[in-house]
Amino acid sequence: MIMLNKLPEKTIERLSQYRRALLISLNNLKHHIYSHELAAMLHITPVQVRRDIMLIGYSGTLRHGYEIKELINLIGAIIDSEEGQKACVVGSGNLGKAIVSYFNGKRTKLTIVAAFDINPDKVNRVYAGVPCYHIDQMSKIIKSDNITMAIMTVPGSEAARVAESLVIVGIKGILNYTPTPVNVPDNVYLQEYDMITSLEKIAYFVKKNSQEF
Amino acid sequence: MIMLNKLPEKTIERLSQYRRALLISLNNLKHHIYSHELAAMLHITPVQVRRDIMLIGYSGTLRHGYEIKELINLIGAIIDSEEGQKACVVGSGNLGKAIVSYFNGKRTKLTIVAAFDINPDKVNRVYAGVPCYHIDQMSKIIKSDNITMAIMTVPGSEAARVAESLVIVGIKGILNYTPTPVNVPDNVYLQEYDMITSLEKIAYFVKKNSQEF
DNA sequence: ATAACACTGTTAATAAATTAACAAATAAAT
DNA sequence: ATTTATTTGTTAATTTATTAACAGTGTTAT
Ligand SMILES: NC(=O)c1ccc[n+]([C@@H]2O[C@H](COP(=O)([O-])OP(=O)(O)OC[C@H]3O[C@@H](n4cnc5c(N)ncnc54)[C@H](O)[C@@H]3O)[C@@H](O)[C@H]2O)c1
Ligand SMILES: NC(=O)c1ccc[n+]([C@@H]2O[C@H](COP(=O)([O-])OP(=O)(O)OC[C@H]3O[C@@H](n4cnc5c(N)ncnc54)[C@H](O)[C@@H]3O)[C@@H](O)[C@H]2O)c1
Repeated sequence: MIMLNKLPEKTIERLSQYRRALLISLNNLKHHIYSHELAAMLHITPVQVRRDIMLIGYSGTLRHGYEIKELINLIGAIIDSEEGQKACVVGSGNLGKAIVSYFNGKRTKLTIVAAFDINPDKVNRVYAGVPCYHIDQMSKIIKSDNITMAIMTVPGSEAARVAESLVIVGIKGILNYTPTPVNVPDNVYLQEYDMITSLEKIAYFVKKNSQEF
Repeated sequence: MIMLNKLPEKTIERLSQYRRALLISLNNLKHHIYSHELAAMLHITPVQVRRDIMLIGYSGTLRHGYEIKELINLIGAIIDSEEGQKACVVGSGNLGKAIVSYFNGKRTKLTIVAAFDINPDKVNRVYAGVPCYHIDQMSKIIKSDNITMAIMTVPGSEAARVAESLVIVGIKGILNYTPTPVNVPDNVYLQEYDMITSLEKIAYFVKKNSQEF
């Protein structure tokens, strides 16, 4: 393959979004798609799309655009791992359950295979096809099931503790939905997301737009 | 005030995160904070912090860093609106409820004041202090309550329709958690977030890191 | 056949974001 | 007193990301 080793981080992010858009188009029985169509779906420019697609070494056909299935497969070859990767959810509350039920079956190479909680009412139940175990079993199950990623949806007060044990067990990627930032070593990839930041950003631009008229 | 009109978009995002970190520190009874402490909490560099703070025209004191309360207030003056802004949630399912319960009382100037749904079982209930109305009342309530922002948590199949009516009613900012991209006019600020993209990005870097050793 | 059109692919230009570098200031240590 | 440590504020340099420009090429219309 080409030197896909250093794709820009933003391109990686968009590749996932392209695939999502492509899957939607495929569902609508389309076979080909133009850069400007993909661009419109992602609210970006067609040039950006073409440039990204150039970077991953794919070529569309003139006048017909890109072959959707081919492009989906190529994106998969780049962002998925051959063997697939498994994730778990820590904290089976409102958000944890929402995520599990959303994710279920959406992607082939990426699956949520376990949830963990301390509350006895949640433990040993299956929600949206995903079993919830007691947190005490976390280490065992993560190792035996070869889980590489974790989504944190525990209360903020538990975040640090949970992150620490995830690192110890050997988790390599963490998505922290808790409002409490955590620390992990360099070899663990961490992403933190806070809904309030998203909403505050929107609020800022709404205010700003309204002032401009 | 200074020319805060064209703060970089990324800075805006970080201002919200700084405030979150500052509130945590304030809770821990701290009064001052260094750029490197804020940086560590956000996993960025101290220079970045100082630069952002320079951009908003604030000055810390040498050897003591920044006065937490002052900085919180200044950030508020920039990203909040004086009168506050109101948001609603459309789709009172798993995710909608998680969001409402999370948000409740977290910020003073930004509040979720209503939820909407079509399911009669959800309508006319109050969840985490937020009443859920039938979608038919959306237009009326958004106008009467002066709601400016909406968080979309309906099924993907409903996204386009819902976004369209939100725009018609005069909503100025939309946060779309649906996996279906929507289109809005230029004067409406739109942000789309898909958890799968976050997780796929993590998966990519986990794979990449593992290959590097 | 030829012109007009509508695409892609790519290099070059520009803009945005981050980081480096360092002067200035002040507290603490000697 | 003087030196050493820290820490801020700011400009300049660098890196990263986006956009512009345009050549190349099949397709359709004339
Ligand atoms: N980032 C966002 O956008 C966003 C949105 C909503 C909620 N949240 C955050 O996500 C987290 C979960 O929110 P929620 O509404 O689902 O809360 P919740 O209280 O419904 O769920 C938390 C779950 O974690 C479990 N738990 C507590 N301590 C634990 C531990 N040490 N180990 C394992 N499980 C433990 C609880 O039993 C509970 O089931 C909170 O931190 C909340 O602030 C974030
Ligand atoms: N982006 C993410 O990170 C993420 C995570 C989880 C879920 N989701 C998405 O968020 C959405 C909600 O997920 P969920 O798990 O809460 O689903 P859900 O089915 O529990 O909730 C959807 C709610 O919307 C209501 N609804 C349906 N049509 C409506 C309409 N026209 N107007 C108003 N309300 C309507 C339903 O009655 C239901 O209460 C889905 O699109 C899901 O794919 C996104």
